[in-house]
Amino acid sequence: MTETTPRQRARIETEAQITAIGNRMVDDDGVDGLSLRAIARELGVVSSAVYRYVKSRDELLTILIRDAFTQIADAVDEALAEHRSVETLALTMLDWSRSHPNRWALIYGTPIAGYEAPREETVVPGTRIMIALASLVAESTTDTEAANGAGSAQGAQSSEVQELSATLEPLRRGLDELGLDYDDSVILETITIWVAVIGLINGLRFGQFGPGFGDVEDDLMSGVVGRLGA
Amino acid sequence: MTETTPRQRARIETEAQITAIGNRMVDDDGVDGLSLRAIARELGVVSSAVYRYVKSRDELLTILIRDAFTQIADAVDEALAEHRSVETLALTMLDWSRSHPNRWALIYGTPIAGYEAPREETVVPGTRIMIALASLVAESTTDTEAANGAGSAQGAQSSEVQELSATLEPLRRGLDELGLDYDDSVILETITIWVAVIGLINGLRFGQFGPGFGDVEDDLMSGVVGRLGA
DNA sequence: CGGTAAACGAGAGCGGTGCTCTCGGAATTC
DNA sequence: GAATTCCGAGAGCACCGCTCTCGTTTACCG
Repeated sequence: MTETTPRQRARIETEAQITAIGNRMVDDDGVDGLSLRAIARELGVVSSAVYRYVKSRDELLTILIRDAFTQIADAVDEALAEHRSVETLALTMLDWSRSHPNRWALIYGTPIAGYEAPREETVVPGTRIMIALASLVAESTTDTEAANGAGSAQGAQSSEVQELSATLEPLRRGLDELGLDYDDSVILETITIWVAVIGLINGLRFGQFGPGFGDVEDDLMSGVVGRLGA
Repeated sequence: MTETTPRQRARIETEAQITAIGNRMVDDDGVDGLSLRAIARELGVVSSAVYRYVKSRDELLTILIRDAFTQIADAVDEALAEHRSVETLALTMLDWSRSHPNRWALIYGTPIAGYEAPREETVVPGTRIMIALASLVAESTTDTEAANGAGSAQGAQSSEVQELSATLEPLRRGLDELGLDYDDSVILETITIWVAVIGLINGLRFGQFGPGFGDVEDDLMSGVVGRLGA
């Protein structure tokens, strides 16, 4: 059974080559540098032949996006297995963004114009890290529950969170589907840390803070995560 | 003196038309929808004629980017004149991003491939909001200095901030050039709020949290800003 | 074993892009 | 009035995604 004909093996090989070349092109020149014609040239084949393996540029994009999400989530999981902390998660993401800036932009930057990622293909790998963060936050708030209320000077936090309950509904629904059930305070905390981490990495990668960083990125990330009390 | 010939007036008019059409194209179809050929068609002119007014697509991009930075900074200034608070700043940015999602992506999203914004043209309008945020943070920390240390449970914040002094150097230099001099704690606080606000807006605009928000964006932003203690 | 069907590569072609160059006419300057 | 600058038209180059047809090779199946 499951014998592979030469043709099948060749097809798998070609598909792997196409995604590998595609990944390299994104790494080198960003998503705009991804060209099916150029891939064809590199394969030593006429341009139309590539369409035997990939329906369209968008389909290739979906493959590369799912790849990237999986890669960074794997990196985070591996690092967390070593040491479970929000800082580890943040620094691992930052490090991955440094090694693959264009792939980072592919998944966390501006969506590609005219392209809509098929949710069923990309949602699962795309949410792995955020789910890991939520569980980290849930753990730490259980540990030091008393320290939680100290952040707000007015002591109005609990009522604030209550007001937010309806606001957080969409996200809670998403977590529910995965069998996760967290407090509103945990969800809000998770979102806050998440957007700060992504925002900082984007700012660094996209050069919005000007030049001059580079060797102190990690310290800055640690500072921000520390300031967030995580 | 300063007489304007018909030709000069016509040129100014045409330049204004080009940037207006360009802005509309970005609004409609994102930066990838910006096409000099399409602008030429809309002007009822052959494509090469546009190059009499704009050296290249990149030059037009620079104009549009500076425009967008100026617009959003004006909106924030106006709102802050009404009510000075970090929340006002954040909600105004969020609101502007909602009205001009593609222009938002133009300035705070992935940098355009192969395009480098000339710093002398875009830095000044691009940093106005962050400077306003820094002054807001400075004001509020002077008001309630005691509440500042409560965020960290270990009480290690002051030494943490000291460690960061070198890390924050690049940003402090930027502020120095503008004649501003803030504490490290103020700078770190400013960065933290900044990246969280930008990160949240990007997440909402770029659809990274999935659908289902829309009418509760403002509440979510208020929640995050509140959680940050601002 | 031989016929049929599927997979595949080549090539031409369509419409789109940014950008360059040349040419002739019109407006401005001297 | 002449010289200079400005400006639109048009052709052309190299790229892109994508489609269609055509001949060949491979796989399957009675």
